[in-house]
Amino acid sequence: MNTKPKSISKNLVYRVPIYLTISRRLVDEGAKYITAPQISDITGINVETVKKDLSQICKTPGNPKLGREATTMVEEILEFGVYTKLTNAILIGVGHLGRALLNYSGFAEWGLHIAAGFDRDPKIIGTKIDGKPIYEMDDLSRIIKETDAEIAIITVPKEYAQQLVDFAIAAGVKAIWNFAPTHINVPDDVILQNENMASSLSLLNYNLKASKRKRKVAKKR
Amino acid sequence: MNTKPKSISKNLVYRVPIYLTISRRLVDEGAKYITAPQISDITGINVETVKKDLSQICKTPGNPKLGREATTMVEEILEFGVYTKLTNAILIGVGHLGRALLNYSGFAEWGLHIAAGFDRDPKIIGTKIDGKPIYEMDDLSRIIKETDAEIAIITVPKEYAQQLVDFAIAAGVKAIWNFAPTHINVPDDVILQNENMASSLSLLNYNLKASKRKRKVAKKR
DNA sequence: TAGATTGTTAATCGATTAACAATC
DNA sequence: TAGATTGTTAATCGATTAACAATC
Repeated sequence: MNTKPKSISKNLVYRVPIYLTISRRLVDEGAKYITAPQISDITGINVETVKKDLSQICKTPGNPKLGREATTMVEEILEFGVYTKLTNAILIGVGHLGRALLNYSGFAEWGLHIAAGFDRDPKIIGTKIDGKPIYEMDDLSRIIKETDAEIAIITVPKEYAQQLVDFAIAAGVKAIWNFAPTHINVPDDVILQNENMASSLSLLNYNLKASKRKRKVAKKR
Repeated sequence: MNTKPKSISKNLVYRVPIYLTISRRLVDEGAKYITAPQISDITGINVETVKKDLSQICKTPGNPKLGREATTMVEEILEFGVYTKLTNAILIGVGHLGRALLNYSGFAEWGLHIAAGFDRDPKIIGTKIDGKPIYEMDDLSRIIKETDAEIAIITVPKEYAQQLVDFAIAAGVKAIWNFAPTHINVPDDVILQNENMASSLSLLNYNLKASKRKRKVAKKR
C-alpha cells in the first residue's frame, strides 16, 4: 500500500534538477503558471517526456489550458528530489578538484553539505577551506562518525581511491561520489556514483570528430 | 561505401574510456590477452554488452578461447576514440573549478589540450596557470583563432554562460563543454556537452534516500 | 576432444515518442 | 465554443541481455 506502483526511471531523476532550475527561473521572472510545452521549448526535451515526468514528479494535478501553478510546482519538485533535507558528506583528497568542490557554494541547493575534508599533506591539515576543516586521513573514521556523514566524495589520485573508499565504508558511509578516474568496488548496499569526466569528454570529442567528417562530406558535394 | 553501416550508440562511446583504462591496466600488469568476461568481472558491465562493444570498437577479430591480443586492443580503442589526435580548447572562467581543470594533467590522455584561460579578474589576467596563459575576455576571439581552438570549456557563473558561449561560437568554436549549472542554446552544428553535477548528485541522493527507506522497511519486518 | 570465448542473431526490456480523450 | 494543455494509453525506438553457432 505504501510503495509507489510506478517505477521511477533513472533518467527521470536525472532530469529533476533541470526542471527545478527552470521552474525557479520562471518563478523569479514572475510566472504564475508553468506548462510542459514551455519547459520543452527552453530545454529541448521532448514535450511528451516533460509532461510524463511532471505528472510523476508533482502530486497536484495540472490545470488544462493553464499548466501547473508555479510555486506549487517548485515545492513539489523540491520534495520529490529530497533537496530540502541536508545530507552530510566528507571529501577525501584536497587537491585542485577537491578544493574546487569544497569552495562550491551550490551544493546546499541540492541537499548536500560537505562537513570536512581529508588529505595527507601536513601543510594543509589543520587549516580550513571555505570554513570546512581539513583533517589527516587517520581521523577519517572518527569524523565520519561524529558528523554522521553518509556520503564520501573521492577526489584522490586513482591509486589510492579503492583503499580510501573501503575505509570510508567501514566507517559507516552509505554512498560514494567518485571523481577518481578509476573503477571502484563497493558492497551491494552502498550507492556508487561515478563522475567520469573522461567519458563525457570522450563523447564530446567523438561527436566533434563525427560532425567534422560530416562537414567535410557536405563540402565535397 | 565509406560510411559505417552499424550505428554507434551514445552509451557505447561513453563506455570506451572505461575499456581503455582497464585494458591499459591489464597490459601494465603483464596481460598478453584480454577477454570480455574479464572486463565484465572488473567493471560489472554485462558480458554480452562488453562483447558487442568490443567487436564494434576493435577492427582485429578476437581469438576464440584466448580473447583479444592486449596491446592491439589498446591501440584500436585509442584509434576508435580518436584519443591520439589532440584538439585545442580554451577555458572561460578561471574560478575554483576552472583552475582545477587547468591544472588537471589527465586531459591529454583523452585528446584534449587546454591552450588558454580567460577571466575578467585583472589580478590573474596575464598570469599563467600550469603553463597556460590567462587572457582578458576581449582577447577571446583573437586567441580562439590563433590557437585554432575547437572546444570552449565554460566554467563561469550561470549568468554569464550564454553570452560567452555565443562569443566563443562566433569566433569559430565547434563544441561547448558546459560546467555552468544552466541551460545553454547552441546552433545545430555545434556540439553541446553538459557536465551537470547537480544531476548526478541528485541521482546519488535519490538512490541514497531510496535505499535508506528500503533498509528501514527491512528492519521493521 | 572438451571447454571457453568470439561474433551475431533474436528476445526482452525500458524509455521515448505519438496519439487521443478529458477538461478548463 | 474553440484552443491549448493535461493525463494516460499505445506504438516506436534503441539498448541490453539472452541464445547459439563457429572456432581455436
